[in-house]
Amino acid sequence: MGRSSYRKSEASRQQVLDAAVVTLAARGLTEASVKDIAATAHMSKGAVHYHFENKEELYERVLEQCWNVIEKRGFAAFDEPGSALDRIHRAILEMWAMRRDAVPEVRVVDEFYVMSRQNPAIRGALAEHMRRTRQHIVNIGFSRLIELGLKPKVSMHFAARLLLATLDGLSIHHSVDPLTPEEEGEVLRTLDAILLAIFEI
Amino acid sequence: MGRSSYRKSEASRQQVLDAAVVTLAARGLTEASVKDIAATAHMSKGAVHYHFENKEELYERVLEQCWNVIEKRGFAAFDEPGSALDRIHRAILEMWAMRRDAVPEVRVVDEFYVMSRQNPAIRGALAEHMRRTRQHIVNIGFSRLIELGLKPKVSMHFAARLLLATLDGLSIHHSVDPLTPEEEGEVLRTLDAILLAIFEI
Amino acid sequence: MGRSSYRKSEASRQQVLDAAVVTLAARGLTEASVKDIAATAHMSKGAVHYHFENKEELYERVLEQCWNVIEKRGFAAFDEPGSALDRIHRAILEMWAMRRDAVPEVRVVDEFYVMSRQNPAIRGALAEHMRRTRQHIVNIGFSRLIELGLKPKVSMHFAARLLLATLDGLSIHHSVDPLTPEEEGEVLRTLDAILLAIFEI
Amino acid sequence: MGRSSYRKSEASRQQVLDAAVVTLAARGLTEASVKDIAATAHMSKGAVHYHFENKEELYERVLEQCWNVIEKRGFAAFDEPGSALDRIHRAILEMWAMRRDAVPEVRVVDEFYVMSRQNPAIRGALAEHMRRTRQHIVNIGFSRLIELGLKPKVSMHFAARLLLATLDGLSIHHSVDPLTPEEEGEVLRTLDAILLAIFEI
DNA sequence: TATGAATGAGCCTTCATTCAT
DNA sequence: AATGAATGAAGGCTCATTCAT
Repeated sequence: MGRSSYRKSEASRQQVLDAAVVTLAARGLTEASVKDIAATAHMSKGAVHYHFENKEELYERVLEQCWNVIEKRGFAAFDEPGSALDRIHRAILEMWAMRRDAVPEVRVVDEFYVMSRQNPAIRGALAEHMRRTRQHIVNIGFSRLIELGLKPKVSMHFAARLLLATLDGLSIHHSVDPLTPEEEGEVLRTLDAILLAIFEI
Repeated sequence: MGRSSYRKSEASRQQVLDAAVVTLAARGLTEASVKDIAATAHMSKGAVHYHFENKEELYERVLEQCWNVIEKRGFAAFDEPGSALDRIHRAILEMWAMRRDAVPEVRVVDEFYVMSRQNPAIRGALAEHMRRTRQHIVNIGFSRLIELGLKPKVSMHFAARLLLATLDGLSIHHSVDPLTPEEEGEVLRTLDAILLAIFEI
Repeated sequence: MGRSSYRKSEASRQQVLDAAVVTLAARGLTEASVKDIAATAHMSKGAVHYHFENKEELYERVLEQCWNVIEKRGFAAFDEPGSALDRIHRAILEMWAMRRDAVPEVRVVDEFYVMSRQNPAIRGALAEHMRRTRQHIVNIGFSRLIELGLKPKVSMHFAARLLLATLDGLSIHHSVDPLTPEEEGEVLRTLDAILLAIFEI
Repeated sequence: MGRSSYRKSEASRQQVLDAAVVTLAARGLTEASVKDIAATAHMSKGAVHYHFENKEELYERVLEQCWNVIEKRGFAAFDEPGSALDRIHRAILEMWAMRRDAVPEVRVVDEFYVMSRQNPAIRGALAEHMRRTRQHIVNIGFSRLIELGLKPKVSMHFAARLLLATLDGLSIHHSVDPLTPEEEGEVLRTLDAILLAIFEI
């Protein structure tokens, strides 16, 4: 009983979280109400507040979940076998694909970037996530390039930031004024060129 | 008489607009209320609605104003005398400076990018502005590089998009997780390197 | 000058009054705003308040004007030559016609009936108008019937009230749930029958 | 539990409805605010919106309730034992009594008549109610008179309309310019005379 | 664990009215 | 005589949150 109700509660909580991601992506972070989220989760408003004390707390958990989903997909692509360059290439492709397709998690994180300006807790969490991801990219990605003899022109940490910022910038621009199919084809080629320009031979 | 009244009204309207930019930048697009804006403008709520029928209409005018301010500063930097490369370099520096310093207009436009997802009118206006600015950059900036014998590896239109997206991406990341002084020093060098990588010799 | 500007002012005032009748009839007494009325009169809101200190005062003048128009039409029909019965018949027809066609003045007065419950000044004015009109009907209409040898079963004052109340009741019901053409044909025949029933031979 | 909550809600909803009838009758349909109604119901404004999505929806429910109360009282009087003529007489008396005493429901319905001109939903509902009530009167009232050998001079449906219109007209006139006690005494006698004039022997 | 009832603060908007010109 | 700018109160409504059950 303790066990099963724990499980049930845990499942409900996740159900709310999943509904929140979908709803926040669809309606916008500030437009979506607790009621909307509850409706998507097929629950009552009260239930949402049972699982998350605050809208604030809900936001924080949603951010965490979204970031993890995005990061996981990126690193999963990297983890597939292949040469270092191939793997990096594949990871970038995956990171771009999520943004190009505007998966809910990306939409939500984009909104958090902006919301974070008014919300120190979100900003803190987001900054922490960003730092960690950049470090990850440096540690397990860029370091391979160096092992291959490439010499970065800029600090690797900044290179990671630039990569992510460019992806997010393209993501946001794409959501407002979509890339044409031709432009889409150019994205990856260009990102590769940029990477090579930064890690010059 | 009619004249001075008219002038007064025009000035008041601009006063509201300026107050709106400041307030929206400080409090956030969705958090700032008409009351806040009115207070910043030292006016009554009613006065704001006298000058702008809607919050919506106010938004559109604010967007217009912000975009114009930003664009004007960028092109003003380009218009100063110098070699083509110098002028482009200077324009990029200026575009970056506005973002690095988070001038109110940039903050507001960043928020509009996100709001535009829920707001077709804003999205339309924004997309139109973006297209026009890219075209401008191509026409009066990149075309000079071609005259100098440089050969773009990607379509110039996409190159312009990439430039702006990267700047906006850096802007947003910077607002969440500020660049270190060292990183700030690397921004321009890197943007130059990227430009050269795209317009290869 | 004094003369011509006086005339001008007088004309403007009447212009506002006419616009008010039309607008109040079309939009409803409580929905129509001063702005609406001013727009219909092709004037500024300020002008309306220049001519009428209050919305209240405007209402009172509008009521007066509407009542006069309606009363005048009724008595004009009565004043045409003919036998006493003919003239009464014609007056009733005219009173009904205005209501059936929902001329603006009737619509407005109908609304004043209801508004008067919350508004003593309007109620007083309206009651006074009603009394006077009933007395008029008795004096110049019903008295002829008595001269003809008809004997009223009820007080003539009440008979006048009943006539007007029935007309107004039909008017209001008609505005909600319109009479069919067949019913329209029955109205006058029935009103005649009622009159005869009251003034029995 | 669920049960008692549900019951509580149902009771609260009715409490709001009752408060609305009283408040709308006292303050007028367009003057009474949601706040007023909430105060009368000893509830918060939010509670009113919890039970009724709209002021509009509240209006519709109020109209329904008022009409039902009025209709029920009329037909209850008719349902008491007695001869057909007695029962009709009694019903008319009751219908008049409610109007003479200006019970809240009558006041509110009178206001709805006027509001319905600007409000299609209300007009539709009201027209439907009116038609049904007329039909009722014809079916269970007037048809008895015919069985007694009376021959109507006008269509029975129109006779029903005339009866109700006359009552409502008297009601409205009475609310503006009250009947004298003598006049009050004449109302029923006159209505009877009219009925006989219409259903002649 | 979960719900539904209820609250109260705050928001955008409308509008009659005032006033300088 | 007339206007346009500006005000401030009030209104309907939304929403996160609380709480008894």
